[in-house]
Amino acid sequence: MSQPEYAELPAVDTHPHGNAADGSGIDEIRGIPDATVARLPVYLQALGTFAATDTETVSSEDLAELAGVGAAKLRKDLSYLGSYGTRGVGYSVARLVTQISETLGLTLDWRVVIVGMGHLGRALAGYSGFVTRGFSVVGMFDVDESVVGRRVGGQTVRDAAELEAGIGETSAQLALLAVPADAAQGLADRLVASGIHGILNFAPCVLQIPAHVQLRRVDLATELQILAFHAGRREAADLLAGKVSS
Amino acid sequence: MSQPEYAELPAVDTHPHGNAADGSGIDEIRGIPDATVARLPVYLQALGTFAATDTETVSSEDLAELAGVGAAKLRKDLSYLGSYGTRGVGYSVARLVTQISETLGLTLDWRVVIVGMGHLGRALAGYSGFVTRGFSVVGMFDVDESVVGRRVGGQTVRDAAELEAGIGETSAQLALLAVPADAAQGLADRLVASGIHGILNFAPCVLQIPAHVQLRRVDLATELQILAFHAGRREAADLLAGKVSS
DNA sequence: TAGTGTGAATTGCTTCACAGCA
DNA sequence: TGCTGTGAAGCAATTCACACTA
Repeated sequence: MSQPEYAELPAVDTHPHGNAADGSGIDEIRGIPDATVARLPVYLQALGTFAATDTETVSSEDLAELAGVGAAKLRKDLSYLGSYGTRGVGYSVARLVTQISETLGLTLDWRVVIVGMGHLGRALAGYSGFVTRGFSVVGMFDVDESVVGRRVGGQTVRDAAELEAGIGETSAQLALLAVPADAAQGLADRLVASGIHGILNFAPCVLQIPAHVQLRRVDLATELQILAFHAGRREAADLLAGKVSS
Repeated sequence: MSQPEYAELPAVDTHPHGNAADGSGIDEIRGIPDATVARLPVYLQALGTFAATDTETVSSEDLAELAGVGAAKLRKDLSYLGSYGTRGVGYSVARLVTQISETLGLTLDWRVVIVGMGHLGRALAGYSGFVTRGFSVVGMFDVDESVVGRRVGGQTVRDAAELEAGIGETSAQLALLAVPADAAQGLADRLVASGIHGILNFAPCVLQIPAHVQLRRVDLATELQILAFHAGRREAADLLAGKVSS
C-alpha cells in the first residue's frame, strides 16, 4: 500500500504491536488499566473547557457529559489515580488537571523529534497542543534535498543522515515517524539504535520493534475503514427499516 | 455468515463519544466484536505484503507475526467472518483480502469530503491509501480566502460556505474534519445537517453528535500523551533497575 | 502431519447500586 | 442532601488447548 505520508490515529485499540497496551510487564507497576490511560487525555481536554470558564469544581456527571463517557466510568477511572473528589460537591478542576498531568508524566519535559517533513510532518510541527502539554520539538529530519535546510516553526530541517547525531545531542526520547511506508522500518531501526524510548508511527505499515521501545500506530486508512464499517452498518439498517428494497 | 455487509462492534474502546462503538443498537445485527473490526484493517495491510511477494497461502502464525498479534487471536478474529482457511495448509491470501474487504464494506464506493485544508488537510488529500481502499475524495473545503480556489490533488478547494451544496451534489457519506478546535463543532453540526453518515475528527476536542452519525476521533496530542505514559513507566523502571539513584 | 476452528477458561473492562462522607 | 468511591455483578475480549480435517 501506499506510500505517502500519513495519517492518524486510534483509540480503541488493540495491541497489535502498535497501539494499545497489552499487559506487557512494567505497565502494571501501578495498576492503572490501559483503557483508563487512554481516556485520561480526553478528560484533560474536557477539564480545559471548564478551566477556561473559571469553573472551580465539576461533578462527575458534568465532566463525563463533556468527555462523552458515563459518569460511573469516569469516577472509576479517577479512583485509580487516588481520587481527590469531595463528596457532595465534586472535583476541583485545578487539582484534577494536576493529578492527571502527573499521572501521564506530562510534568516531565518530553523531547520529541519529527522524522519526515512532508505535509503531515509540517502539520505536526505546527501543532500547538504540544507545547502546552510538556512536549517540545527538538529536531526535524528529512531525506529530501529540497526540504533540508528550510526553516519550519523556528527550526531548521536537518538531513536524515544526521538523525543519530541529532538524537544524541538532544537526548530526545520520543519520535514522530511521518514518512512513506517503505522507509519507515529502516528509520525505526535507526531510532531504536539511537536510544529512543517511544515511536508514534504514522506510516501505513506495521513496524517490528524491540519490546523495550514503546510503539503506537496512527493510521488514517485504518481509522477510515473502521468508520466506514460502522457507517455501512447504519446504511444497511436504514435500508431495512425504510424501504424494503430487496 | 454470508455476505457481508457490515458489522459491528463492541467493546474495547472507550466510547468517548468519539471512538469506539458502544453497544448502541444496530451495531449488533451481525456479531463481529468491535475489537476484531479494529484489527481487520491491520490484517489487510499485512496481507498486502504477502500479496506483493506472490505468496498464495499463509498460516495464522506467519500472518499474525506480521500483524503483530497472537496467532490464536487472529484465527478467532477470522472465524467471525466465516473463515475460509484450510486445515493443514493455511489461508488463501487472495480470498482473505476479498473476505475482509467485503466485511469492512470496502467494496462499496465511499465518497469523502475534507473540511479544512491546512497542512493536515493537504496531507490527507495526498494520501494514496484512499483510492486503493474504495475511498474517493469528492470535495475539499476551507474558509481561508488564500486557500479557496487552489488546486490540490487535481481538485479545487471550495469555500466552506458551499459545504452543504457540495455534500448535496456529491452525496458524500464521510467527512474528514481537519480544522482548529474552535471551529470544529460548528462545522460538525453543518455536516450532520447535510446528511453525512460519519465524521473522522482530527480537531483536539470532543464533539457532540447525534447517535445516528458515526464519529471517530484522531487526536495527536492524545496519542502522544498515551505514548509518553508508557515510555515514562519504562523510564522509571530503568531507574529502579539500573542505578538506584534516589 | 501441520494448521484451522472453536468450546471452555481466564482475564480485564464496564456497569450497577449503594454505603459513606462533606 | 448530593455526590464521591468502590465492592460486586455482568459482559466482552483474550488465551488456552485440543478435536478435527485436508
